[in-house]
Amino acid sequence: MYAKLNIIKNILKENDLKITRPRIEISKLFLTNDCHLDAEGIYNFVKSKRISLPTVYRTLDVLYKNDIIKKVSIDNIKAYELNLFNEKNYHVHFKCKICKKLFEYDDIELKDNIEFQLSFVEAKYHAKADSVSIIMDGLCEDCRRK
Amino acid sequence: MYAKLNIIKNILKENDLKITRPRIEISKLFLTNDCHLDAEGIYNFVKSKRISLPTVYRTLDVLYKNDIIKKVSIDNIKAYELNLFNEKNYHVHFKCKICKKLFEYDDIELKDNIEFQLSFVEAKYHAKADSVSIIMDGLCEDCRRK
DNA sequence: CTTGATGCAAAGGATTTGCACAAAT
DNA sequence: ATTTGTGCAAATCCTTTGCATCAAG
Repeated sequence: MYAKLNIIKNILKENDLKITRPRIEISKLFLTNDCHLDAEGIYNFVKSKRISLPTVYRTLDVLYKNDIIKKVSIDNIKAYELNLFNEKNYHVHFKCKICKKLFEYDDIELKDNIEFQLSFVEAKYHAKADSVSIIMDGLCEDCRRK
Repeated sequence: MYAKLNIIKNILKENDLKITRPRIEISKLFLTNDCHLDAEGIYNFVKSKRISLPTVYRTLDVLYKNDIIKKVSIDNIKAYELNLFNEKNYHVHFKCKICKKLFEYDDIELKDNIEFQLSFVEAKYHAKADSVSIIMDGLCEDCRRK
């Protein structure tokens, strides 16, 4: 984890950004929780460490602009997740219509299929993508049973 | 278009919702513009017809809860698009990092591949999806050339 | 020491709500 | 006639900004 944190510190340095307590704390949060986090959730984790909500937003913006984290937005959920070190540059999210839970489905087989898809779409539209999110809406296993 | 509008009216009736001018006007907007629309954009279309912004939001909510439209949210873009009558229950959006434009890529080949993918994921996670959005982030054709 | 980042309070923008009135069934 | 929806204004929520202070390089 500290090796990864050092890489983040280097990215900040290279971009003339200072290594500050809020930036370290929030980066550590993303490194230890491999899932989507929103501004308020992050604030709940760090407010005890004298980090304000505006700073959370400003830090998220810095990390986002430096490709350390990426935005995930589904319906009215606005969250961020780690982008750097994420070998899979794709994410599959499933939003349940009933319980409103957001699941993350990641696996190798899917990844391969999606990469193939990606290259096809890129060629066709002459665009270049560096991340793909697949968002499915429907009923999750539990809600189907009820 | 009026046949489709009647179907929407029937859905509203079946759910004890009244057929009102704002609901008709906003439904017509989705039927005539097969693309993503946001609350403010819709309001610009209908404000001349004495329809207020809160009513736009309330109407979008009614149409959404009755599966007539679906939400599309990418980064800070929050939009809606027609869900009913949409044979393709999938959408491929491409968000350009530079110009921030949102493109829509739809074609039959993609659809087939994605449907295959879908059935695979559903089986694996015992979930049932009724719509899929694929969101790609990267550089669009124009911005790659610059 | 210089520059950039932070906390606080306040502003801003988007969305929602209370309430009296209007429209639909 | 009754119920539901609407417009208006105001409230709320989330996010951003101004500014004086503080910390990093």
